[in-house]
Amino acid sequence: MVKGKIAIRKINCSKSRQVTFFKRRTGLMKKARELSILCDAEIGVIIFSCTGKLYEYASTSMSSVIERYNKMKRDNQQQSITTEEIQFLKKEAESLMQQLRCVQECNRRLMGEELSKLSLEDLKNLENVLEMGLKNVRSRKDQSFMEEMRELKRKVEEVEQENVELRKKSRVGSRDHRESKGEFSGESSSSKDTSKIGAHAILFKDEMPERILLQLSLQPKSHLLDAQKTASG
Amino acid sequence: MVKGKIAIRKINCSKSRQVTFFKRRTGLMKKARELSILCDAEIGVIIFSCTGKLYEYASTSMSSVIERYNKMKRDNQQQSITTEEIQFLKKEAESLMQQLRCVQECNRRLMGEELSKLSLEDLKNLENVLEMGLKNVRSRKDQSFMEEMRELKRKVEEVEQENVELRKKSRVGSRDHRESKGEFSGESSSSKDTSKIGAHAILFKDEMPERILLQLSLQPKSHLLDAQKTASG
DNA sequence: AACTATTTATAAGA
DNA sequence: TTCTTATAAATAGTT
Repeated sequence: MVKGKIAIRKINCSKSRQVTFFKRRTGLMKKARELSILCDAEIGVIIFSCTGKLYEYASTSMSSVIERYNKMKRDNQQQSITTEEIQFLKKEAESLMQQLRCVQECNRRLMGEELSKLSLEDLKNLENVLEMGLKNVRSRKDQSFMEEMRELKRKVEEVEQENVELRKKSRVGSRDHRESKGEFSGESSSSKDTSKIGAHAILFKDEMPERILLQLSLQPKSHLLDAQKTASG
Repeated sequence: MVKGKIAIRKINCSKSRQVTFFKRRTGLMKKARELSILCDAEIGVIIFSCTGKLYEYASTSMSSVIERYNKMKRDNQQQSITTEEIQFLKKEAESLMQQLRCVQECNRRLMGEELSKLSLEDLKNLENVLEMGLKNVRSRKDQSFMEEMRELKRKVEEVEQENVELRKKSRVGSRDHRESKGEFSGESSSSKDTSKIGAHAILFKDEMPERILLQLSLQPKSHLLDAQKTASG
């Protein structure tokens, strides 16, 4: 092969590869710069040498180029997220945490805890709120109780009526049938859902895990990965 | 200028700029490819034309190049975030939101709202919690009240003592001095701060509806402390 | 897109 | 790395 022409394949000689890398890299960067100027294009070039060293050129800034690239790619296929969105997510999480702490504090006060910082006026207002709440709860409880009573009475009547029918049909004269009244204790209409709702309704004052909330600071990458795995698995 | 040489500045003629863009872009990509092969380098080239169209070359894959680039940059300076971390943030935010909703539901129930879904059993438990809470609040209120009373009494004694001293010094015999006891109604230690603090600590029953408002309630802990200090001092 | 006169890039050697 | 030089490659202007 004549001087000045080479085949495009990996150069084996480490020394001349290094030299070629320098020359062509310089040339590539120059061409990129020229193109960006001549044609008003935004260009980014990233080069990792075979030894791992980084060389880069960007007509504007690399982060701008990459961001624009990601944005465009994501428009085509759902993928990749920009820095702004991350910041937004972080702020959102922080705000949520703040709100959570806040509501929790309120909850605790409503349960008669952590009252030491409240003034006399605050305590009076809190007392009022609790009295109102308690009134509502009792009212609702009575209502609920009455409903259940009504339901039970209806059932009793129903069963008694049934008994009457049975007695008529079998023509058996029994004097003990009144006992069935007190005996009744079957499933009430509400006893089924209590198990489900009770868990929510009661006020997990100890259930609220501080440690989960703290993870938000997100510094150690390995922690994040672990948490993710355990969370999803 | 002779044929074949141009100045490196933006080409004004749109037509020839377009042609040049095509030629040089092709050339740049070719050079990049050759360099990556000859010198075993990982290379990524991103080009946005002035019309916004994207052209790219990557010896491996662009995402690989960008990820490697970000990684290297981040090692140098704390920056940039990977996809995994974003997913984590999203999950975390979702979880927090869930928790917040849950705690808010509790809060409302503690204030005697949204009781319709609760069973009789739930209502009984809630009533107990509220009774306990109310008991604590009243207890604390009484205690707070007593403290304020004690403080007031102390002040009264102090002022009376002062009066005695003054009377001794001025050697004036007055028979009306007992009135000063009943007359006393100057600034009490609490009248000043309650107006200020009450706004924070009270439980936004109507303000509750959505999360944002909650931030108001508990932030100024320092205010509470400061107010108390200045009031008592 | 194809051609061509020139400039530019670069392989090899120092 | 940097310079030199011979040669290959790229490309501006034209067809």
